[in-house]
Order: sequence, then structure tokens, then C-alpha cells
Amino acid sequence: MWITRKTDYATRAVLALAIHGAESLSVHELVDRIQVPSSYLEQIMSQLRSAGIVRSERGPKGGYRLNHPPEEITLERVVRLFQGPLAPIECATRNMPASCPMEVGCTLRSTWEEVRDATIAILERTDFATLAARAGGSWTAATKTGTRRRRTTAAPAAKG
Amino acid sequence: MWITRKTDYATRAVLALAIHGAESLSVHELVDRIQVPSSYLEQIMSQLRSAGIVRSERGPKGGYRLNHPPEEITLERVVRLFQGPLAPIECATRNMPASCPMEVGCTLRSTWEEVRDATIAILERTDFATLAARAGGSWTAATKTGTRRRRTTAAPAAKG
DNA sequence: ACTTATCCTACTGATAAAGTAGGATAAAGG
DNA sequence: CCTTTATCCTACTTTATCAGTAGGATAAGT
Ligand code: FES
Ligand code: FES
Repeated sequence: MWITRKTDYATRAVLALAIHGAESLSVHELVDRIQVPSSYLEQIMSQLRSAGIVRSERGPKGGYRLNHPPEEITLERVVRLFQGPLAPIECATRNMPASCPMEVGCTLRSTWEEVRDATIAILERTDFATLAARAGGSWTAATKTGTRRRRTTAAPAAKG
Repeated sequence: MWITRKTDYATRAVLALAIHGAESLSVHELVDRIQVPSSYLEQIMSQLRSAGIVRSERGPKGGYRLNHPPEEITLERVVRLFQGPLAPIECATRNMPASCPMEVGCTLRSTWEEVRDATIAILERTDFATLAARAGGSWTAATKTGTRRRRTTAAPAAKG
């Protein structure tokens, strides 16, 4: 339960934009699609804009669209923006000096780092073109730009 | 940063007991080893005892010891006790009905489940005998009971 | 001008984490 | 017994983050 609702909303919003394609969506239209409080979503979109993930236009007909092709936007980027370091614990963050309060060498750290690296690997290899393709397939702009969709087959279902 | 300090303390305490071996350690002795507020650690040990992970004895010469051989205690068990579900997000918890607020099928879920399963897999295959062996090796009772220590070689260092 | 949208900042309520504090209970040693 | 040493148990406090609300300023179409 470490993914906050804000991160959840942000990833859903980016996914909705990826599915919608090249045209922009207003906050109101996004709210219809992803079920998020609108004034909260406004802040989130603003944050995504500052980070260069989406682009905005104001006034009527305005709204948000992706700032890069969806296959270049990884889930890792969006998650990291809202969650900060992806390590499960502080002493397992990258470029951390190896100081552990335990007298004997604390061997837990390498396991925390394993969890961190596994998490990052999964999020890095998951891009929004793939997610959009999985959703229902038809991302219109994909065919227009000749983007090859990759890994359309979903991962095998998890146990239990 | 989703591992709470409480979980951190608990895992360190169990590791300290695994390293120490068959004899019990008092809270005071544990505090010396793992640097944790003593009255807070008391609560944690109590919780570990209720869960059957450690066993306690009262009075002078009392303290805590592991309730099972360390190779039978996985990190997953301790972490789950203090963290609850290991899924990164609610909709990725096991036996959750597939209801997503998004209109179109939300394909994010399978990725969250990947993260969940990778995390669980790592924590499940990490037991405290291995962790103790890595620490400095000499868990005295191991030789007594004839326990074969497994995977003494540490995992390769993570990137960055 | 008027409408529709993004933009920007401040404020609020709820919840959980991280400890503190203080005593009750049980066992060992004299 | 009686004292010491330890676990046991409950309640309280403090702090920070999360998850929003609210209200207006700004820009772009018509
Ligand atoms: S405390 Fe994090 S590795 Fe020892
Ligand atoms: S909201 Fe979690 S999977 Fe769609």
C-alpha cells in the first residue's frame, strides 16, 4: 500500500491520455474517464506538466496531452515523480553511505536493495504505449505514426 | 520508503536473535545491538511473540529467543506482520474483485501485481538463517543441530 | 465582453507513524 | 517473604503526510 492515491490518479490520467491519442483532454473529460476529484486532479496535472510529462493548452478547446510519444514514457518516471525514491527503506536508497546502526553488519540491506531493483526494473520496462495497447488496443495515433506496439501479450496471471 | 521504522526494528531484532543463537536476549541487550528506543522495542517484541515468531521468558535471566529454527523464519513473515498486505496498491491485493473505477479496463493493475509478486518472492526466499550466516557466519547452534547453511554468497551488488 | 479552460496558492480534516509514560505481573535469589 | 529484574499491557502525545477544498488569477477562444 505504498502507492499513494495521488500516484494512482496520476498514472491513470497519463494512461487515459495515452489511450485517447494525440488530441488533448480537459480535466473535466479526464474526470469522466478516471473518476478523480476534479480540483485535486488539476493539481496533479499541473505537477505532471512541470515535470514535462504532459503539455497543456489553455482556454476553450484547451486541455492536456502527452508531451512525448507514449512508448517513451515509462511508469517508473511517473511513479518516481510522485513517490520519490523507490527504495522500500531509507538505507536502501541509491548512493547511500553504508552506515548501519547495527553493531554487526546488517545483512538486511542487500535484500531491501533486491526489492528496490526488482521494483524499478518492472516499472522501467512498462511504458504507456504498452499499457494503452493492452487496454483495448486501438490507439489511433499509433497506426498513423507507424509506431510498432510491443509486447501486446499480457504477463501470465499471478498466483493467488 | 514503505517499510516503516517499526518493521525495520522488528526485522533487525529477529536478525539479532538469529545471530545470537539459541540463548535468549533481554530487551536491554537487544537495544545495545540494534539501537532502538527500548520501550518501543518492548511493544514490538510483544507483537512478535503474539505472532509466534519469538518466545519469551520472564524474570531475571529472562528475555526473547526465536520460536523456530531461523531457516524456517522468512523475512516475508515478519514484514507482512507489520506491514499488512504487500501489494503496492489496494486494487492489487490478492483476492480482490476486479473492479476498477476506470471506464476502460485499467491495465495498470497487472503491473502493480508484478511488483507485488516480485516483492513477495524476494522476501519469501530470504530466511533468517541465511541472513545470519551472511552477517559474520558463526551462528553457534547451526553446527550443533547440523543445519546446512545455504547461499552464503551474497547477491551481486546492485547498480547505481 | 463572455465563456471556458488552465493556473496558482493557501487552508483544512483525517489518519497513521513513532514514540513516551506508568504501572501490573511473574520469576529468581537471598 | 522481599527485593530485584525482567516481561507484559494500556493509554496518551506528538508530528507529519495524505487527500482533498476553496477561491481566485490568467489566458484563449467566440
Ligand atoms: S538498518 Fe537498514 S540495513 Fe541495517
Ligand atoms: S485503478 Fe488500480 S487497476 Fe485500475
